[in-house]
Amino acid sequence: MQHFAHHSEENYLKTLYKLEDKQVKKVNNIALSKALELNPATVLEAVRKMSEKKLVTVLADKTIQLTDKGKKKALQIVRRHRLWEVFLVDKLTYKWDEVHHIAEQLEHIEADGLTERLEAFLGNPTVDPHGDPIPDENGKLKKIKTQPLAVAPLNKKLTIVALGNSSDEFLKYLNKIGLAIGEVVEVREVEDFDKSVTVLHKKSAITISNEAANNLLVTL
Amino acid sequence: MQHFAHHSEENYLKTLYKLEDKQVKKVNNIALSKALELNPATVLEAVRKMSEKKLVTVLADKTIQLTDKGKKKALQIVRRHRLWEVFLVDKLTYKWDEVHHIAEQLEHIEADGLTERLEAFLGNPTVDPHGDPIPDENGKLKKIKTQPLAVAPLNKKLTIVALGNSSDEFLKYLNKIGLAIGEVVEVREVEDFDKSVTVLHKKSAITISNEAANNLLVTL
DNA sequence: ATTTTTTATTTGGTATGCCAAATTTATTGA
DNA sequence: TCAATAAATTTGGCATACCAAATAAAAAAT
Repeated sequence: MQHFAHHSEENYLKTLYKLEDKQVKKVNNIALSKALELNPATVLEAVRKMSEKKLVTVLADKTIQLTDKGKKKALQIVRRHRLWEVFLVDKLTYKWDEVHHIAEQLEHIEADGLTERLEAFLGNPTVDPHGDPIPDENGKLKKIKTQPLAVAPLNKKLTIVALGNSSDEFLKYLNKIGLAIGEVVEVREVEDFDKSVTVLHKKSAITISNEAANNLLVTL
Repeated sequence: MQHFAHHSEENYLKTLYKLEDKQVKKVNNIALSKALELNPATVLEAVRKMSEKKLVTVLADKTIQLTDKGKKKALQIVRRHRLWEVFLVDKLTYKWDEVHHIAEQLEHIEADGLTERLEAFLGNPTVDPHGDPIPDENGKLKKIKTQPLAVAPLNKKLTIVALGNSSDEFLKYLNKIGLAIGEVVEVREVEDFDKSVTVLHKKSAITISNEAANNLLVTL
């Protein structure tokens, strides 16, 4: 019995969803392979199988696209992932930058009603600890309106509500400089030269690069 | 990358532990295969590999035995399993008979400090919802306090954990009526007249004498 | 002491999910 | 246009974890 066959497929779908969501560009085999850190041959084969199952479509230009069915499945996994992250942070006192890889395992657990019970137990949270919205049981996402800190108005209180990038490196960096989802900052200056941003946070000034500021999404 | 390679081994160890614990008889390849519902060839191969890793020993008479190392690993899995069961019942309001197969998946999640945090979050429970003790982080099991079935509370699930009398006659009698260590019963009635006890066991009622009930030690 | 039955073991095979290396097929830049 | 580069695809392989069926060995029963 191969209990865990679905893990792999779920990872493909989830990654595909994330890439499409970021809409950096068309998602092709190479892009997906890189995102999954797998060999292109492996990914090609998997895409073929998912295509047979009508989870993805391969367009004429080789772009790999989730079908509605695939997207729905992907959103269910995203939903589980984010709910488990809330659990780990709120209930097990993990720090928000420690939970990703644990949630990657928990998201694949299958059980009747588990997700719904977990959600209720957590008090029906709408966002995960990184500020990303939690899809509902039908896979619907409430879009949160945000703007990158890099283009936010000066001298206005802004709450960090989400991240444009949840890489380990970025999370660790934020931790180091004391920023996190929920923190309130105020833009004081944007340097003409390199567009680095100086913000006031808890009465002290912090200067961050434009790249960092672009990945801090704040309230509109 | 084969993230889940350990699942299988963990299942072998856990099952082996359970069989040894029940001490029904010597655990051989057939017994283990049956318990795991796997083909003997599959199990034989797995046992060979675990033997190479010094997790099990195969005795001259083909009995498969956990080494100390193997037992410690097995107890860690049992520990995780039971803690997750507590979580599912206490926090997610599952019923005690619904949680086993969910815990079977959760028990394989690997993460630094997860088990300890979960334990603390649950309030350091000492038994799972089936009344089975939860091993501590070193794999030590606390002896369970027991009570004779004759004086146990009504309508509560009780696991038979020990016998007050191990005479051949008593064992044979238990065998005949289908009771054994590990079996779960629920006291329905204690007859005023002769203190005989009627218990529910696997959906059917059994009436046993007071003397028998006094020799069946159940979870407190 | 044989036969029967049970258990252990071997052999050959399957499916999944992965990879490296070779090849074909675009794409693109000069 | 045409060589260089990049992407897609094919091929052959590997490891894990399983199985069925054949055979060997051991145990039990007659």
